[in-house]
Amino acid sequence: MANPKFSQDEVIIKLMDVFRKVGYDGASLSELANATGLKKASLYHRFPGGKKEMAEVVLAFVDGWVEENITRVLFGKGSPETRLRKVFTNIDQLYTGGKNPCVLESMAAGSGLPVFQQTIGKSFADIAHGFAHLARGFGFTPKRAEKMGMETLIRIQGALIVAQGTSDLTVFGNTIKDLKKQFRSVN
Amino acid sequence: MANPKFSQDEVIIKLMDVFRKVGYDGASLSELANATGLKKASLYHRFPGGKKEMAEVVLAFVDGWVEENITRVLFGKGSPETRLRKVFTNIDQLYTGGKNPCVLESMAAGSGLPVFQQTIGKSFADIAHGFAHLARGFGFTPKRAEKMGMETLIRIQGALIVAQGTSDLTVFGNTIKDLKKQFRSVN
DNA sequence: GTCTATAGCTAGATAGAC
DNA sequence: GTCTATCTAGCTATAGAC
Repeated sequence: MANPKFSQDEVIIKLMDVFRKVGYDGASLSELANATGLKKASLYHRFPGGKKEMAEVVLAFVDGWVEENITRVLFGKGSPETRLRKVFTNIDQLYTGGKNPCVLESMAAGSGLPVFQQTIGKSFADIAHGFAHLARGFGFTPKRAEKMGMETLIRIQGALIVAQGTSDLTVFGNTIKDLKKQFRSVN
Repeated sequence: MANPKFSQDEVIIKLMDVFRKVGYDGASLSELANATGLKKASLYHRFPGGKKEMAEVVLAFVDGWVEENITRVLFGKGSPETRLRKVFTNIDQLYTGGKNPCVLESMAAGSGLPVFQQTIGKSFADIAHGFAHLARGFGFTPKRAEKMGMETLIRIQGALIVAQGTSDLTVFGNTIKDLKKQFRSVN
């Protein structure tokens, strides 16, 4: 426990930044070491399971982030409009307006360790359920609301992919705007 | 030119299947060799540029597929309804109902060679423009049609991501159904 | 055009000093 | 907890026979 150079959260966030940029297979230990400012052996001290464990910890961290900044907000107090704004602000920060890919997506591919898929699936489901709850708050029928929750998740993920693929960031911003409008358009 | 074991297209398709499953970084030459039924040296004979060239050729092949099975159909003869059906049938075959990830997406990440991004961006743009044209055919205003083209691309890509991430294939089928309905819902 | 064999390197991972 | 040094396995890529 003697005097760590960086807090565990600092390290995890650096790892996350690498994984989300180059994916699981694309991330080499040298690059991960470089990014964190620690040497390879030090990374192994913190994550005895090696790269696989680093990925798991990162995904767990992301799941926690989703829990706190998306799910809890969507199910929390405040008017639907307030929660809507807050959540989309958080999402926009997470993806920096479409510049950053989604870690969950980046790590889903590759030497697809099934362990990853489980955590990723849970985070995705949480997001969809959260938005479904929000839609109900706005007055949509339960059935329609559930559809909107899933559709919101799909469009966010799709917008990130297309924004990256076409190098056109406005795609992401426009999608967010549309989604907001849709929640407010209960009839 | 002496008696190749497999046609170039056969080889390319096998390569594509690997890349789309594990991504560019995740695809090792051994795996690519295995999948094609050729030895590593033979792959280098066909693709002197190595893995990078294989990826480029695969992406070019995919772009050709998009050109033929999406763009040409969407801009072709026949009623909008006919073209709509045909194109979504083709797309469903390409992704086998959501089971297969999109090669373009799988290869966008990783040691992101910028060359890839260009081809990927072109294919994406072609798809969006094609669907925009279809929407105009259905009677949507040019402005609304352009939005629908982009949104269709986004929702297809997003649905693939979410279907994979949650291991729930119905997500993809439902999205396709919704998209069809939306094109037909001109008011 | 395809193969066997191998070069040269970097990957992920460990040992042990401080 | 972090480091330097090192191991082995696998990687991409090449040489040269058939």
